[in-house]
Amino acid sequence: MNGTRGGKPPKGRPVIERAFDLLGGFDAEHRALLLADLARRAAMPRSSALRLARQLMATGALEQLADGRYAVGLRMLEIASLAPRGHGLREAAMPSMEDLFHVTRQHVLLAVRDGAEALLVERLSTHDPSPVDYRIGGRLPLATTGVGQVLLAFAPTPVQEHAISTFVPDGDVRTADDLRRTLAEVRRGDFALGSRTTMATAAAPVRGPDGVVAAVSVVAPREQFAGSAYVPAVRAAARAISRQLTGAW
Amino acid sequence: MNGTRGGKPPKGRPVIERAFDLLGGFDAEHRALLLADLARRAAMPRSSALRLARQLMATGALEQLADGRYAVGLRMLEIASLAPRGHGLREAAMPSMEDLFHVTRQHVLLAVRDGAEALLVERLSTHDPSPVDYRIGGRLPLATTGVGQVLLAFAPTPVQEHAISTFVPDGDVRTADDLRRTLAEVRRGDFALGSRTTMATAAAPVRGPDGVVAAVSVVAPREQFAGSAYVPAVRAAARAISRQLTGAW
DNA sequence: ATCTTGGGTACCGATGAATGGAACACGAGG
DNA sequence: CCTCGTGTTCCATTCATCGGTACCCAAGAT
Repeated sequence: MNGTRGGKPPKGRPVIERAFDLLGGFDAEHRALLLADLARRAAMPRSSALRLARQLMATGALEQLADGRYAVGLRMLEIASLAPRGHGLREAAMPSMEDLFHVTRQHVLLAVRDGAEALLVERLSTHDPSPVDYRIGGRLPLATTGVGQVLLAFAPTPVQEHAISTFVPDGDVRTADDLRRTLAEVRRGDFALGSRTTMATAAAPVRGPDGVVAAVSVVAPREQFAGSAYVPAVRAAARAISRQLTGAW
Repeated sequence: MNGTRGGKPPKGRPVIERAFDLLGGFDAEHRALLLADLARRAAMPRSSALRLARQLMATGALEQLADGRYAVGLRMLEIASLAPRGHGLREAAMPSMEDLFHVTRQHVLLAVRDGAEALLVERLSTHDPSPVDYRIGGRLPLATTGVGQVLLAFAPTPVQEHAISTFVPDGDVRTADDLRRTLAEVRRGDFALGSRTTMATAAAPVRGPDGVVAAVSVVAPREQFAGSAYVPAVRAAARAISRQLTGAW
């Protein structure tokens, strides 16, 4: 007796988390996945993945392409567009970012802090962009990017401590003391300047009613980078966005 | 006997759908909601809403503001940014949309079809925009907007039938025959022209490997609208985007 | 000071939705 | 013919889910 059918040792993970585990299987290089891949990446049985995937499709969070592969659905965009720190912020920022973009004709970034990382909310680039691998919705390190340093400099102390003790050296930030000094300078001057091997950046903080909520930056190839011109432009844009924010936040 | 504790008549709605019901409570005018509002809008008990909300927060899909209200979280943006028909399309389209925006200095829209509606994927506007209530992530009718008509003209027949039989008159589309004629013209000329009370628009189809996948348009106040200039510009932009798409889709 | 209203939260018994292993159909290679 | 890997259905078991009840608290109203 006992057919070995059925059984349930799901380790007690709530359904919702498992569903988002499934959605978390997608990344920039894998925007369309087979059901089997989805299951593998979320480390769950195929039958479970299928059931969840169908429910997610019913809500529109997941779509099925012509070839049967799955992809993130438009419902996700529809809901995400209402995130105050996402598109909400973006709406207020876009006009000023456009201006900054016109003037500099270089990459313009807008990022917010999410835990110990920065999340890219918007990016403007020209037709044939010098390759930045920064993607909207992608994550950036706090310690070694312009926007990241701005966000970090005005973050709560524990966040700073954590970042200082765990960062990986890159560009002109080589030691923990480098980083500490950099953050102090950012706070003093209200902007960040930095460079890596081929690219350089200038960033400035965007403030809401309760302090720094985001950071804008210009990123350009090192040899085209005009710091003395970009810094005031970026700071002006950041202030313009901040002004928008205090109105409609 | 029996304490009336417990019980479970959830009418059989899967957890995932209920979770998205909760998220669906947000809209453009309500980007931050109390738990009680969330529960009311999703028509579920407060205790259930609390449980679901906590799980959604654990995944980052939901955030809690300083005042305790709930809002859509960054995780949603992170995942949504991987939607092929959302940000995926957007990435390919942005440079050309920028160009179109520079030339016309009017609203530039990018939309895809989702069922019987159009969904706005991107919108560029100037600082002090003439008021269009179109929002990124928002939905537009197919029958009475420029992008909508383009998407509809190349949609499967059943979709067209449905739209023709249920549309609500607006602007220069007054009868079902108006609409039928308009769609035929769109197919013939490969663009749409339309006007409402105060605004006018020119739209053109964006094609992927398997036909029309999106539509671009310029929207301007009627008195500023230069159709003869906008139509070629919009069509050129649409073709440029289409070219991008066949490469990296 | 007392009542009322409406938030948020904790508790917990009952139960049905969720679960995943087994088994099947299909197509592509080998 | 036999793998291999895919998507899919089925279903016995069971644990996560459910929501009523109850509680605390702050803000108004009485």
